[in-house]
Amino acid sequence: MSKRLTLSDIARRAEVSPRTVSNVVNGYVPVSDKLRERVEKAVNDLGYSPNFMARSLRSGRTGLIALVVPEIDVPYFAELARMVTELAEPLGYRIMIDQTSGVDASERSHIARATQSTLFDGIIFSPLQLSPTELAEVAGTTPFVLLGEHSQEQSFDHVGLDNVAAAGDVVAHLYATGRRRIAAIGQNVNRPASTEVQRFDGYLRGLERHGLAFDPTLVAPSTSRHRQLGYDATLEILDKGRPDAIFCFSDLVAIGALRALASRGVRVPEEVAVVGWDDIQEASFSNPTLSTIAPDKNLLAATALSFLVDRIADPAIPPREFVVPHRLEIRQSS
Amino acid sequence: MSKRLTLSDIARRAEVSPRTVSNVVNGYVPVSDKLRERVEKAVNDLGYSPNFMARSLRSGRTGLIALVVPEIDVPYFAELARMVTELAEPLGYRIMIDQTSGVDASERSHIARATQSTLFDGIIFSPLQLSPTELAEVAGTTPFVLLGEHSQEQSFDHVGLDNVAAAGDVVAHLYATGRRRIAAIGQNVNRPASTEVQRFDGYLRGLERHGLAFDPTLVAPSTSRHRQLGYDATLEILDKGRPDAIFCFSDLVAIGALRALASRGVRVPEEVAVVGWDDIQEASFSNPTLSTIAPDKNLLAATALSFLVDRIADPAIPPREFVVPHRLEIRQSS
DNA sequence: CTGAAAGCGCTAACAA
DNA sequence: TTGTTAGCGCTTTCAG
Repeated sequence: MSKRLTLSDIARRAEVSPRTVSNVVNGYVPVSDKLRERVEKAVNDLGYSPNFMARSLRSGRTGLIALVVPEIDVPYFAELARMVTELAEPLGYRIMIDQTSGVDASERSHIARATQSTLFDGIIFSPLQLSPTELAEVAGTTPFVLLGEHSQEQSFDHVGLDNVAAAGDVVAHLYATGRRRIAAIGQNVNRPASTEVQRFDGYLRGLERHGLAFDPTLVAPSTSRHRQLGYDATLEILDKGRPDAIFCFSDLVAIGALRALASRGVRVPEEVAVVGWDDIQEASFSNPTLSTIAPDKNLLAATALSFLVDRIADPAIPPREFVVPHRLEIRQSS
Repeated sequence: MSKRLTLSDIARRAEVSPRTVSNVVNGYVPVSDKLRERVEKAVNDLGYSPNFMARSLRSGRTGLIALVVPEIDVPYFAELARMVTELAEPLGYRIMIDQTSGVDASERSHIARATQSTLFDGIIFSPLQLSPTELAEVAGTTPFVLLGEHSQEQSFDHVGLDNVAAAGDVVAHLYATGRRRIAAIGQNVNRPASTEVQRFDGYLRGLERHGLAFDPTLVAPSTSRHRQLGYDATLEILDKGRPDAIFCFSDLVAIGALRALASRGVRVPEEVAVVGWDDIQEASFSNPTLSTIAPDKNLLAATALSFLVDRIADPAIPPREFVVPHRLEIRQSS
């Protein structure tokens, strides 16, 4: 390959100034048709494309938004990524997905790097471990919005669900369909402000509202959001409690639960009902199909993006909070 | 936030030249301990982080590798992305995931942009529509490797499977377990060099090898790799053929097939066996669990990355080809 | 081992 | 409407 072409190569070829080439390429200022044509011809003839770095260094913007998620092979994040990417395109932004692997230190360093580097115009961050307070400590100057995690202190833009209410909806549904021993998988005692704690809170309040006693043998904590956790936890609960329903705080965990129940020959929903959370695509195709809390993921993505775009335009606006509606999608498993 | 700090701010503060700060930050040249300390102190005190654009513009490298995939919410790609990301970190590269949405025009423009922009040091590209020939037409100068797709002409680095052999393995397995009416879902007649066509070829050869007649009522084409396709195609085949096995060219399609069979009350594997392809995590947790062709995805990712790193170092080396081993993972569905 | 100075390719004041 | 020119912040010859 020969040397990279520059703006001035084009300018020379088209016999205009670099300024004019820049204007044509960016479509900024009205350029006379004659010159525009000459420039466009030169660009095509020579096969010129602008240098991203130089342009960004000079203009101070990149057109890039980072989506920082724990694990892209968790379908919930993958689906979100898909939506955000598609919504960003018409806004003139490209989405780059950045995986933290959900480990505390790694999440911290990823967000630090992303907010300090000048690579991104903005960031959409879905934290797993980091609390808003910890986040504030490491964050640089790049604007970002928080996804999912409930920010106690309203210091950042934030889009999430009403986790407590949604969990209550699940309990109400299970109660209404005759379930009295409702297990819950996914509590996370280590992170006070986490969505998991909120969901567990909603579960407890739901039990109370329906006069059901809390039974610790029906509860398993969350060490991950993966299928295997649901599988293991379900076997455990099956042995020590005697659930007639299992409420999982994520669909992936619920899928693991379905597998565990099948392996034990327990019929779903006849003997045990299962409800998940997230409404990932997989939930519509499992056997049996999975009842789940379905957040409006598209609205989630769109709102996060719109908050971010606004903040990029004016970093000084006060932080906003938006609670995305959800519905309980009832399928075969309950 | 105040103005961004620059190298020379640090230099002034530490009372050294910009050159020395650069050396310290990059750890290039041996710097005296005394100066290093002064510089590091200044960096920490002021909270300096280098400007990515300026650095990349000057040095000509970014440390960024793009992973260009059709749809990140297809688990196969998500799992691959996870692996590539983790393998790249120790090599000093960050992976940015770029989704094309698998549409022809979009795939073309994404790869054109990615290879022409100076943003990435290299690209790993998993094409869905683009043939190597078409690819050659739009590609810029950024080095890239191809994933999955079989490149007819050996003009690019390429890592893939032996699709024909693997498909043959599936047919052999089904035949050995007594299946005689083996359906296949996922053929793609529109793209001669696609993996789908290779798999179908392997299927045909497998039938022949075992003396089974080809029956067009047992075949459904691939318009996508999604679950819904598997669902629809299975119902269709169930109606017109009378399969005792369904071979799906992707796990996602197989998951859809399982759902369709369950909805019709067809028992798997007693009445109909199902085999998929990819060994995504979901395949270990479906009901029943799914038999599948399991490529060594980690080796796939590692080889692609290593090919790419070599090519970045020396763009002139001849293109290489690597065929990743696979195994047939037999689970409950067959 | 460190300093001075040039320049990566582009955009945007400022002029004309 | 177009040309001239000065940097964006960094790395890197070239001297010292």
